[in-house]
Amino acid sequence: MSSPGSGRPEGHDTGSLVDERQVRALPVTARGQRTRESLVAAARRVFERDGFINSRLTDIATEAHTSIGTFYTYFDSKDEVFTAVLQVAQDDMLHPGLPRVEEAPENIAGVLEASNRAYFEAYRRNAQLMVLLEQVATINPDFRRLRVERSRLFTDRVARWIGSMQEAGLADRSLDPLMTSRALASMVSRLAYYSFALGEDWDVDSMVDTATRLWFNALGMTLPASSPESA
Amino acid sequence: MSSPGSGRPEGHDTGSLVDERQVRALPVTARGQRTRESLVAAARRVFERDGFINSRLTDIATEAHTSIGTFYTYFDSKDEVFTAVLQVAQDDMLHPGLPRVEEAPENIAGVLEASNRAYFEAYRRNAQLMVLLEQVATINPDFRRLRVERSRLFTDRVARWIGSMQEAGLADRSLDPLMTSRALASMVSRLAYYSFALGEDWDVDSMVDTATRLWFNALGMTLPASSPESA
Amino acid sequence: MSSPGSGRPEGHDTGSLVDERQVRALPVTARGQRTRESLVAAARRVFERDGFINSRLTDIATEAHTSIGTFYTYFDSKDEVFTAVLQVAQDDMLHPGLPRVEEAPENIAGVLEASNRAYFEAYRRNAQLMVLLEQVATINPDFRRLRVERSRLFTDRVARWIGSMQEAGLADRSLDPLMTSRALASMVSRLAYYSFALGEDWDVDSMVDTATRLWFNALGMTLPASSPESA
Amino acid sequence: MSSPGSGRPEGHDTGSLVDERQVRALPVTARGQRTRESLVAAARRVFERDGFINSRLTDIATEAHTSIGTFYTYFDSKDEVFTAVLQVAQDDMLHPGLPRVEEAPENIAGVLEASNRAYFEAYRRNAQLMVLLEQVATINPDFRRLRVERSRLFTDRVARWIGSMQEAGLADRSLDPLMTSRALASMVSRLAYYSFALGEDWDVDSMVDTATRLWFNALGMTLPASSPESA
DNA sequence: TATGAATGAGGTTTCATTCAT
DNA sequence: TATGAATGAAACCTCATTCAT
Repeated sequence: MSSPGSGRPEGHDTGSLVDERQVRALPVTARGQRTRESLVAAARRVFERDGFINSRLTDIATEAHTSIGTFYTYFDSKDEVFTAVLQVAQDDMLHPGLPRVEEAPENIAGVLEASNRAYFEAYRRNAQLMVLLEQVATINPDFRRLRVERSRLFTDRVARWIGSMQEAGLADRSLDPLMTSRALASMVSRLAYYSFALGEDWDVDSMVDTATRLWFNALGMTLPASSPESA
Repeated sequence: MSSPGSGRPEGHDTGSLVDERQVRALPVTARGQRTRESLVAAARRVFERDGFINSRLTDIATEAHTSIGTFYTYFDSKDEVFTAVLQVAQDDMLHPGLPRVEEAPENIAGVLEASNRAYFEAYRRNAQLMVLLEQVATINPDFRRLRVERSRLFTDRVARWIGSMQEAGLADRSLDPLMTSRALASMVSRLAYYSFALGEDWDVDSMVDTATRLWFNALGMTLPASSPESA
Repeated sequence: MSSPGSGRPEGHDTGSLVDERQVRALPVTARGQRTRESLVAAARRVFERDGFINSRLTDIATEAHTSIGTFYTYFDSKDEVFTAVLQVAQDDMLHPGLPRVEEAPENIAGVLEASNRAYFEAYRRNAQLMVLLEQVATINPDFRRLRVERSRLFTDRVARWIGSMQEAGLADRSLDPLMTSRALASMVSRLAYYSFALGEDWDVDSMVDTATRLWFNALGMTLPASSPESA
Repeated sequence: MSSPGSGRPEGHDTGSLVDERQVRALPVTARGQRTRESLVAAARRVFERDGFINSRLTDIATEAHTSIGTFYTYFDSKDEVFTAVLQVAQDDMLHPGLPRVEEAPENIAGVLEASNRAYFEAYRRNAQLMVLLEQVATINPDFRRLRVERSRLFTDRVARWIGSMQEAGLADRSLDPLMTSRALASMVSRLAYYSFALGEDWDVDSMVDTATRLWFNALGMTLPASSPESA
């Protein structure tokens, strides 16, 4: 049995994860690698500053202290650098190698909370990128598809976990595991979007606490007595 | 005390509601009004077909069987027609004059369910527009702000309702009403977005049922015995 | 023999005077005349505010509280209203029905001074219009021609006056009367342009005094002793 | 002490001189410099042919055998090329490194005459440009300001010279030096404008002679016996 | 690999003028 | 006479992409 916590950081509805396949061969020389890296870093800065739509390739080249010609040595298009930017960020979104738990019931609360916290923190670090991804997904069907697929992978896994909790008599059996999984994942990711991406900037402890309680209540579990807190 | 049901259809996190202020004086003649209306309708079709970004004003004018000059007689920019399009859609999103309940506890489930259903149905009818709004909100700070404000209005109202339920001993008192309100609203709107806007096209009955159960469970209420259902 | 004073107010190099021929028949009804007048007045205000180039016919119509359709009832084009505006201003530029003198030598200084003062004052009242005329003359050959012709009429007259002064032994005979006339007229009109039209806003008394002395000195006349003054 | 002759060609009321600051970085490659130069030359031809207002950027690009995109590589706007055109012309207007005189009184006439002649000749060569400048100054406040400032620099210098001539007892002490300076500068520049820019095309010798005599007479100096002049 | 000049399709915007009412 | 909606030619401007060096 896997906890939801184990999976969430790998995607959690965000679709921020990118296809592993390299868009093109990486440069061979060390110099080339450096140039490519500085282009990706510059692209991220420019995207976050101006948005994907309003960004210009020349700005990216300038920001990377290279020429536009050099840009085309490494990337074929804006979409391609954007993919590269996401690939880098992906490492951070995944980074917290979270506990794959087979947890005793009384520990689940703690694991869920840790997982939610890790997710919110990662989201916070990459909030501007998430806005970008949101933007690009509304424009480009490829990115939209990517995101839906990632989301499905995650919710399927959570659904299986919910199913097994139900079987074990630990969760409300009247719930549809898949739809419930989608709903709860939506809840957390959207909360993060409003707080970090749209700048609502709510108290993270309160977000973590509320999210964790709601998962528990919603699934028909019970949380040990705790101190209420608010934003 | 207002129930969530009474408020949700008026906004529910969508931010689809537009400022009431007219963007500019409406045309005086009947002919002018007809032209303006056909431009708004054409704009909606073009936006939904091509997206806001990829749409061209000339296409809108052509679709409305007018000249581009006529477009500028009524609107100053793409943003302005888009606002007009939202204003029209808003009527539909608000339309279901839902029961303002002071409900007996045993009826709350029914009211919540009706409210959720109405919301999902309205969302379905305007799904493409919601994608558009999502897109525009990532590009234009004004629309982003509009949306955040609308969302706040709605979640504040729900928070007050949750608070009063807690006081009446009908809801889990350990929950932060405001954060809980945000989380639950996020859940429903995001579910609708994935299903209708991103084309996941899930079973609406299942969505309504799951959403309603989760609100109940999450808030620590109890639902009368019911038949399980799935997607 | 005519004094320069007598002619200057009729034009003095400005070319502000417009062809007397009506551009089209004036409206017959009293109502029509009123509408036309308010259009001309509105046009002047708009031209002075926005310049000829940057003005829009719709603004003129709006300013006159009529419609653009009505504008075309009275005028065929922007040029045509502009002509009408000049015709009205012309009355003011001419207005000071100055003394046609056959002056005793000792009075010429006074007449010249009065004439210069009248010219500067009229120019001041119509300064914004003079900027406009300058602008239009650089764009439209018709207005340019008009202005050159007017200028010639004036300088010819002054040249004849200079010639007769030379014959009478009252002016430097080594001067070419025509070129001198052009030079002196240029001097006064340009001085006015800088002060009033370009906003240098010099002291008018000083301008009058200097202009009068320079005409006198330049023509080889002598002025009775006077108190020096400055800006 | 500088003579008016020494300064006039540097400005003389024309305001044709442009700010030295480069409008933007010049192109780095030789090819780029060539392209920029041909654009400036083409712009001048088009401006002189069609006027500033009626000129089109596409015409300038075509005339320079480049694309409109290339135009925007070097200039941001019509105003900016116009500035560049003026900068080039400025070299010609300034070019005659005129005698900086500390002249014996009997030589002043000759210096003044040479100065006037140089000014008229330069004006003649750039006459069409002066029309343009006149036009642009009536439209664009920046150019208007530039021109007023240039004019002030020049007239201030002349005023100081007049003042020192008065102190030396060589000029009419009843004249206000500054206003006199403005008047005389106006006279010469306007004469040139009518003759060369508006196409009156008067005899240059006569213009030079008249201008020189009038300066002399006006300032209360005396000219040695002279040869009769022509029309 | 790196450079940056050159390109031009494609969009937006303006406004004098027409014309049906 | 008065109205104001409709028109569309004509200009402006952007920027991803190509390519010679």
